[in-house]
Amino acid sequence: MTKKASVIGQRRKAASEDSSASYQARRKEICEAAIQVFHRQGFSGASLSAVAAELGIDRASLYYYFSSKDELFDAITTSVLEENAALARRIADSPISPRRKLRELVAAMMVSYGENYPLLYIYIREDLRQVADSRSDWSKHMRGLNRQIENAFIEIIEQGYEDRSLRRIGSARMVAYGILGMLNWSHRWYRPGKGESAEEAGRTFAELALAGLESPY
Amino acid sequence: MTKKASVIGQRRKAASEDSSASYQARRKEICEAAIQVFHRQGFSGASLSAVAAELGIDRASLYYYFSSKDELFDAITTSVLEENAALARRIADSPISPRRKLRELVAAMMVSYGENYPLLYIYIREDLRQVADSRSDWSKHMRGLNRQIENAFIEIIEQGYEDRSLRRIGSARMVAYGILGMLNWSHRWYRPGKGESAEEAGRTFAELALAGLESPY
DNA sequence: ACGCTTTTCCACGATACTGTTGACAGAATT
DNA sequence: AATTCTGTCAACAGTATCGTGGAAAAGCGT
Repeated sequence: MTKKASVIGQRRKAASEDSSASYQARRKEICEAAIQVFHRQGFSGASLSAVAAELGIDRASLYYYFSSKDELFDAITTSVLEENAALARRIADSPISPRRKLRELVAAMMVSYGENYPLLYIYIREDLRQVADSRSDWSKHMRGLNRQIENAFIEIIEQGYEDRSLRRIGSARMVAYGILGMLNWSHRWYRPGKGESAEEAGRTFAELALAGLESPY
Repeated sequence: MTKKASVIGQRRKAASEDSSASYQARRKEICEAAIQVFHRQGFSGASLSAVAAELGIDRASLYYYFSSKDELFDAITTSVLEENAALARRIADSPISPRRKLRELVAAMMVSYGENYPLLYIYIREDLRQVADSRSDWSKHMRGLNRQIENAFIEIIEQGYEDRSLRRIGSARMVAYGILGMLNWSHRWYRPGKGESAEEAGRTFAELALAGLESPY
């Protein structure tokens, strides 16, 4: 649904887009502010007024940099999620044992959530199935990235099932969802600098999923 | 913020409240419809118009049964969550081993999610920390129930740590969050009649958390 | 100091939602 | 048959939001 140069504002933006100077820097500033606001109020619950207020500027000024709330959201989330999906693929395809792959992937995901805090959580909270049709192209892309991560987990578990290094305690899909649940649910409790670090959480979750809680005695 | 009998509508409702007839039945119908709509669009994303449309009635008619969107939400969620919290308490206080407690609690929670589908998921999706101050009393109550469930898990794990039936792989709080994450994240993928049943999922998650994936060889 | 460009703001129209009001139709009651 | 009760509806006011237009302000190059 890209507008075909709707008179002004859009044209200004287009003009500033190619020859980018401090324009990109300001864009980034706005993104940072938006990340904070979206994290506090959720994407759908947050208004552009709130984002503008966070920076102490007028709401209309935002439209000089982003044509809509959706574009702002995309600019924020897309790149990081792409990185994350690539990371998952890389670990899944690496030539180590399924056990180690799983351990590393769990840890890496949690660390990524911590390092990019709170960016990925904003994305995680959004349920892509409910995104309006108007953004279905973008939504499909994002869902694809999501699926890549899911599939990385599923593949690893299936490999482990096949070489018998992992016990078959349920369908690979279900186990993968469980592990992803541990990781993704962290958006409700993880706060950097409070409680365990992301590394610690990642290690704990990896240990929980792989070795379990039961002691051998 | 309870209104003090705002003329009409409220008075009618008050009049119909004590002597309940088919009034309660219709209330339930509205609840059922609201559950569907809230599940599709999320609570904050859903409008009362949508709920009314689901039933093919006028939006204003809803106000004959519920004074606000919030009251509707409360009517839907409170009782079930209270039951769930009580269930968690009961299992945590039962005189069986921590291992069995954990297994049963995990399974019971997942089954409850399935049986009450999709009601509990509507609640899970709401992040209570972001509820407006206007409902802070209700919000506190609900957070309390949530905490009861959390604490049930934490206590069980700590018991297991102390009697050494569970390995100390991380703080009890962190492990509890991991398990709750597995369970709660099911709101993103669980659909009754599709894929694994809630019972199966519960068993798988309990096995995953307790015995882990790694095979002994 | 003067133009020109970049950036910001004030004001507007459009839309959507909430909660309320007073009136209306059918059933129940008298 | 008249009247109350129950449930419904169309319409209104109030608020919040989004995206746009045009004008003001700030930079900066000469």
